[in-house]
Order: sequence, then C-alpha cells, then structure tokens
Amino acid sequence: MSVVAVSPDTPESPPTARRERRKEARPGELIQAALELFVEKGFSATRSEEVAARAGVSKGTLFLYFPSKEDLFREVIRTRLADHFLAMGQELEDYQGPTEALLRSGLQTWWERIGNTPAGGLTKLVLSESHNFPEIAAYYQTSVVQPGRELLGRILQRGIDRGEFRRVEVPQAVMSIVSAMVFVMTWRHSIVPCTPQDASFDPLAFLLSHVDLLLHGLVPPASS
Amino acid sequence: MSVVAVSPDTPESPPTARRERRKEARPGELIQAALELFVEKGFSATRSEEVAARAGVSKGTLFLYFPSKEDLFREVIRTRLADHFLAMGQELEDYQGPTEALLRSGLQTWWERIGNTPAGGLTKLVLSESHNFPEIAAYYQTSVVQPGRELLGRILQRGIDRGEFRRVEVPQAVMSIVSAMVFVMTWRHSIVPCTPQDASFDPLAFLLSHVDLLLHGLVPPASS
Amino acid sequence: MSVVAVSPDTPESPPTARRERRKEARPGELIQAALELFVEKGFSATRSEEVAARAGVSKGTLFLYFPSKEDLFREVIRTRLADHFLAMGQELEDYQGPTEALLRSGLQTWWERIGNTPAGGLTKLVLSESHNFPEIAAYYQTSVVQPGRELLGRILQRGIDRGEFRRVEVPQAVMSIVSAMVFVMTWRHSIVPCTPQDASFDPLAFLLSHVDLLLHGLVPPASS
Amino acid sequence: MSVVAVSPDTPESPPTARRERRKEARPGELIQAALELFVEKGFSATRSEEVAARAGVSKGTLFLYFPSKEDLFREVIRTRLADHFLAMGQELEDYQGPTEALLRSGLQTWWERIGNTPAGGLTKLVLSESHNFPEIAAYYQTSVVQPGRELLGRILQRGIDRGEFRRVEVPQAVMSIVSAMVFVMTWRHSIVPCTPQDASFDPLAFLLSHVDLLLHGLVPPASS
DNA sequence: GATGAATGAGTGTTCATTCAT
DNA sequence: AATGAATGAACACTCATTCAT
Repeated sequence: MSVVAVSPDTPESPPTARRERRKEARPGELIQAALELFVEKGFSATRSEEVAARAGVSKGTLFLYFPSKEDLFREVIRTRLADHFLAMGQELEDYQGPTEALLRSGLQTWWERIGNTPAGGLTKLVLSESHNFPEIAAYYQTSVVQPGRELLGRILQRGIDRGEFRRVEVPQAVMSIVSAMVFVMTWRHSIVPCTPQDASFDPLAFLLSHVDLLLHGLVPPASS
Repeated sequence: MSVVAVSPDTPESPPTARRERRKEARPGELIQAALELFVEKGFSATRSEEVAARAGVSKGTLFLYFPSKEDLFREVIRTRLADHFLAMGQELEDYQGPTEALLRSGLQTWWERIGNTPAGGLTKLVLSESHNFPEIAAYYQTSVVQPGRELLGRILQRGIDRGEFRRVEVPQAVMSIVSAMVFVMTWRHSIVPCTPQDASFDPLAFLLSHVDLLLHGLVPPASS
Repeated sequence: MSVVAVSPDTPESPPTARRERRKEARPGELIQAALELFVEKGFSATRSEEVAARAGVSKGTLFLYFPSKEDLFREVIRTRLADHFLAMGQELEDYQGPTEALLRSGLQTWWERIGNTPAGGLTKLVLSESHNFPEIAAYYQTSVVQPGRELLGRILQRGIDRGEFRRVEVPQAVMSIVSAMVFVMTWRHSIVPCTPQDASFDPLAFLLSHVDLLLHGLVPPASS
Repeated sequence: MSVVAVSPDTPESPPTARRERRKEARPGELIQAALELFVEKGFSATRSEEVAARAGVSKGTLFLYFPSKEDLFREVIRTRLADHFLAMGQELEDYQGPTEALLRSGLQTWWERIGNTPAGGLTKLVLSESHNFPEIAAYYQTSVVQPGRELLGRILQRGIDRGEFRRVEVPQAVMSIVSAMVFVMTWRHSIVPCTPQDASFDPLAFLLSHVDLLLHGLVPPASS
C-alpha cells in the first residue's frame, strides 16, 4: 500500500502495509517450513502445529491458507519440485567438449545443486508418499523424471552421434544413470540417517565411479 | 483307545487337529497378510485390525502372536527378506561357469524370487518408513543389505580373480548393481502404480541391460 | 483305563481317583492363589491367567469353577476372611490376670497371627475394593469387625468392672484400638511397599506404644 | 461495562473474555471433577472421558491440560491435599493457649477442612491405588504424610516442653494420632457407604474422644 | 473335566481441523 | 486476518470370557 515502505520494520510503515506484506509472504513461508519438516521427519510424523510454529504463525493460520495438511503437501511439491529440478537443462545443451566429460560434469553439477540439497529429500518424500498421493507421484514423473530422462537421452545420443559411444539402447542406458541418481537420493535420506557408522558411502564418488563403470565396463577391452 | 498308541500324533488321536494346526499356521498367515497390506498401503496407513481381518482372525489374535505392530513389521522383514537372501547366497556359491553369466543369472533369480514379489515392496516400505522406525531400517541394513553386498562382492571378486573382469574398486562396483536393484523395486512400487500408462518400463529387461552396460561399457573397446 | 499305568502317583490309585482328588482340591487351590496375588498386586492388577498359573491350571479351568473374576474375589473373601479373624476370640475369654496385660497380650497375639499375615492384606483389599464390591465391605463389617469390636468391648468392660479402668465410653474407646489395628494393616500393605526407606516404622512396637498411651495418657497424673 | 474495572484487562480490551477465562479455570474444574469421580469410583474405574464430561469438556481437552491420567491424579493430590496441609500448618504455629486445646482444635479444623471433604477420600484412594501407582503413594508420603507428622510432632513437643505432657516417644505418639485420622477417612469412604445402617459412627466425636483418651488414659490417675 | 486359542468390548492418548473471540 | 482453545474420530493394545477340541 504505502510507497515509502522500505525496511522490513520501518516505524513509518503502517501496520496495514506490514500485515499486507506478511499476508502475501505467508504461503511461501509455510511451504518452506513444511518442506523442511517433511524432508526431516516425513509427512505423517510432522504435526501441522510444527509447520505453523516454524513459519512463526499459529496452528489456525495454517488452515487459513491451506484447507488441509494434504493440500499443503501437494502445494509443497507443486511449487518446489519443478523449481529445483528444471533449472539445469539449458546450460548443458551448448556444451562443446567430449561427451564423456559432459556426462561426468553434468552428474557432478546435479549432485551439488540438486541431489545434495533439500530437493533431494523431496524425491524420497514423493516416492515414500506415492501410495497416499498418487497424483503427486504422477506429477513428479511428468514434470521431473521425464524432462530429466530426455536431457540424459540427448546427451547419450550426442555421444553415439559423435562416435564416442556404442550404439546402445538409449532409453535403457538413460535409466542406468537415473537409477544411480534416484538411489543416491534415497540412500542419503533413508539409510544414512539410521546407520551413521556406515557414513563411508560417499555419494559423489559413487556417482562418478558408476559413470566410469558404465562408460568403460567391467570386462577388459581385450576380452570383449 | 488303541493299544499301540505310542506317538503323540498317531492318526487315531486327532484331538489337536484343527486348532493345533492353525496355531502353527497363524504366524505365517498373519505375516503374509501384513506383508501384502503394508506393501499396498504403507505401514502406518495399515490398521492392525485390517491385518487380522485379512488373515481371517480378530484383532486380539494378532497380538497373541506379535507383541506389537512394530514387531510384526520386523518379523515380516526377517521371514520374507533376510531368510530368502541367505538361501539365495548359498546357491550361487557353488556355481561353475563364467562370472558374467553368473551375474546375469543371479540378478534374474533375484528378480523372480524377491524383486518381483511382494517382498520387493518391502524394500520400498523400509526406505519409506525409515524416519519413523530407524531401528527397522538399521535391521534391514544389517540383515539384508550387508549380506547382499557381500554376496555381490564375492561374485565380482571371483570375476577379477579369474581374469574375467578389470581390477575395479569392488565395493563401488557392487553399489552400481545394488542401485539398479533398489531403483527397480522403488520404481515398481512408487511410480508404476501411479502412472499405468508408463508401463513400458520392463524391470527385468532393464536389469539385464544394466548389467550388460556395466560389463561392456558405453565406450567402444577400440577407443578406450 | 490301563492297569499298568506307571505314573508318579502310586500305581494303585486309579486315574479317576487322582482326578477326583484334584477336582475337589481345585477351588481351594485357586482361592489360595487368588488370595496371594490379590494381596500382592491388587484385584484389578491381577490377571486371571496369573491366578490360574499359580494354581497350576489353565485359564479355562479357572472359569470352570468360578463364573467370573469378581465371583472368585467374593469367594476368596468369604472363605478366608472369617477363617482367619474368628479364631482368636475364645482363648481370651477365660483369661485371669490384669486387664492391662490382657490387652497388650491380645494385640500382640493378633498381630502375630493375623495382622502380620496375608490376612492383614485381606483387610486392605476389602477396604480398597469396597466401591466395586459393597456387599463384601458389608460382609466384612458384619463378620469381622463387629465380632472384633464386641470382643474388645468385653475386654474393656472387664477392666471397668474390675475397677482397673476409668468409666469411659466403651464403644468409642474400642474404636481407638481398632483404628490402630486397621491403620497398621493398611500402612503395611500400602505405604511400606512404596517407601522402603521408611521401614523404620515398626508395627508391633507402635501397637504396644499405642496401647500404653491409651492406658496412661499423655497428660501426667498429677495435673489431671 | 463498569468504569471502575481495575482488573488486569482494560475494560476496552475484552477480546480474551470468555475463552481466556475458561482457560484459566479449566485445570481447576478438571481437577475438581477428577477428585469427585476418583473418590466416588476409584482411579482406574474412572474413565478419563467421564472426568472431562463432568467438567463439561470433551475428552481431548483433558489431555490439553494434563499429559496423562496419572499426572492428573498427581495434580489432584498436590492441589487438594498437599497445599491445604501447608496452609493449615502455618495457622497452628502461632497458637498461644494450652497444648491440649491446640490438639483438639487442630484435629477439629483438619476434620472440617480436609477429612470431611472430598479431599479426605483422596487418602483412601491413594492407599487403595498404592500398588498400581507406587510413585504416587511415595509422593503422597513425602508431600502430605511427612509434613503432617512433623506438624503433629511439633505440637506434642510443645506440650512436653511446656510441661503439659509426659516425656513420651514423640514419633510413636504422633502415629497414634495419625492412625485415628487415617482410620476415620478410610472408614468413612469404605465402610460407611456400604453399611448405611451403621451410620451411628460419628467421626468427629470419635476423633475428639480418641484425643481425650490419649491425653488422659484409660487407667485412672490414682492407680498409675 | 481340562485346555488354550480366539474373541471383541473397552480405554488412554494423539492430532487434524474448527470456530468463537 | 489471526489466534489457540476445543473437539472428536481414530487407533494400538489389554484382558476377562468363551468354546471347539
């Protein structure tokens, strides 16, 4: 409302302005709080009061913005999933070097920017709650997995086209990479928190070693 | 009645007939019912009364055999996963042919006996519920994953020792296989039920193609 | 049936005889087990299976002899209460010495034979469960308390008649003694088990000191 | 409404009116309801829903104020017994007259304020439930009985110090009084409700007669 | 008569959701 | 719009009692 509203808490900003601003920010703050808690503790283990508390509001306010806890969950996924996962695509398209390096660098970037962030926990969350929220699993499949598979598919096809890779079945090979990505996210958010002693598993090292194996195979060249 | 009645279970003495037989069968029936329902609906979403009902008994009977719902969960894992794994391990130990075929056949057997049965859903279940039941996840890790990794490790080492495989890092390579197994189970029980149109994904074909890729690599021998 | 039965019981005793004997003993054994457990753990905290187990029979058998747990309780009280409490009366009637000594010796005997035995726990039990079993409380009042009060009343009256005691209100004075008896039993079975450090309370010493106080008063003779 | 309202809430700001006032009143209302029901029916025989209903709220509200039924029990004891005892203690400290009268008046006050109120039933309740809730019995012992014994002890010691009483064993003599108090409460809440015909027993008269006997003894001064 | 497997009503407690203020 | 007191449906687990064997 007020044009002079500048600082978050300037005395000049009339209460209406501040409240107005909060009102617009509320859904996002609640979604952020929910995202963190759902990833930390799981959907059903997170009480809606906790979400409200972390967002700094009261229980009642949460239900002012989201008709139910399930709707909140849906909004968390809808607004945060695509955001996080769709960012990467473009920059890999105009890469120039060898495809092998492209693949390694792509995976490393993915791990740093997505896999190893709360967004990685989102995947585990979606997979875990797929029974209760089948539409969300479908949405995840459409808006995250499909684009990801296509992107990887283009990279592999590039390698084949440039004579760097054998003429393998691209969709299957894509899945061999996807499986490692999904696995790493799942592992990190399921097994690692429960068995701290097994922290020896280094996700990034595994991803790179996995790619290396996929590229060069277990069987030595001579015998193949 | 009979003078020759000696053993407690002579055909003539069937006083313990129905009742007794049920008592022995009950735990298995309850575990089977629990397995199905847990995989169908998730652990916490399954009410203990439902498990009892599917096994054809009343709520109270369930707690006659298992002290708590969580113990039932543990028993499901123990009897339907851990034991199967132990059995499979033995068979593969005395295999004679080439390691490549051993690997393929091992994966195929696993898929048929575990991955593609309700037990496969258990893995997804454990991973999903790991936040709520960390001890169960730890138990799964100890009694299912560790043995599985060791078994695969022995197979890969065999290939290396016989000169069939390159001298790769065995633990990492094992995880490359494990990741595909976990992925396939996760996928089948999370994404597939929600996106029937995408049934194009053939798990067994993927597994074999994955192994093929791991064995022979993407990069053609000449160029490596 | 078979004459050559070589059971632990003498060969001459036919199985029917043995079973017959057990059949008659059963109710008593069950009541004894119930008495002990009810006193130890309270009525509702004692599971009927425990009673059966302590009596060496199965759960079902208990209900063969007693239609319900409450009926069992009633039988325990009915058969054990009067037994234990009515024994004393006669021997005190023909006592010759001073009434003061009679009172002391009577209380001491009561404590050793009744107050300090499981029967003492019965009183606490009856008082505790009086809400749920009002008839039992009434029965206790009629068959235990009334006779006890009359007995004590006769003793006090004897003292008055023989000029040993002042002409106090006998019924009130009787209650002053009864209160200590009831208190001691209640205390022993309620407070003592919960506060072992306070074991400094010696019931018999208290009883005798109590009688002494009642006899000679707090106020020194000179000033009264 | 009134301009002279000097309450913490400004007359202009009554938004917290009804709701807030209830929030403060609720614990007391629930404790009162619990006290009545526990005394009427016993602790375990009282369903938590009944307590809530008598306080005019729903089951859930009860657990909003008390984490468990057992905690509610503890609070009932604390607020209705322990605190009253502390209050009584103070008043008697600065009494001036003869100790004999102090003792009588103290007992009379106790009977009117505690013994003859629902709180008196609490003692019987604690003793009855001591097996099931030993910690509550211990708490009762610490926060009610101990202070009570010390208070009585100081009174008796005062009598001895002032030469009004004989040099008896104070702790034992204290118990002689305590026993009558405990007995009267036990009797009133166990036997009396079950045998209305025996209503001839007048607790206060008994207490005073008991004190009189303790003070002046059964044995006439001349003969002692 | 004796057994013990089976039952199911009953209860403490949680938590998403509502609504008076 | 925001609050938080109040609600009540839901659910794991117990145990007295039954009854087929």
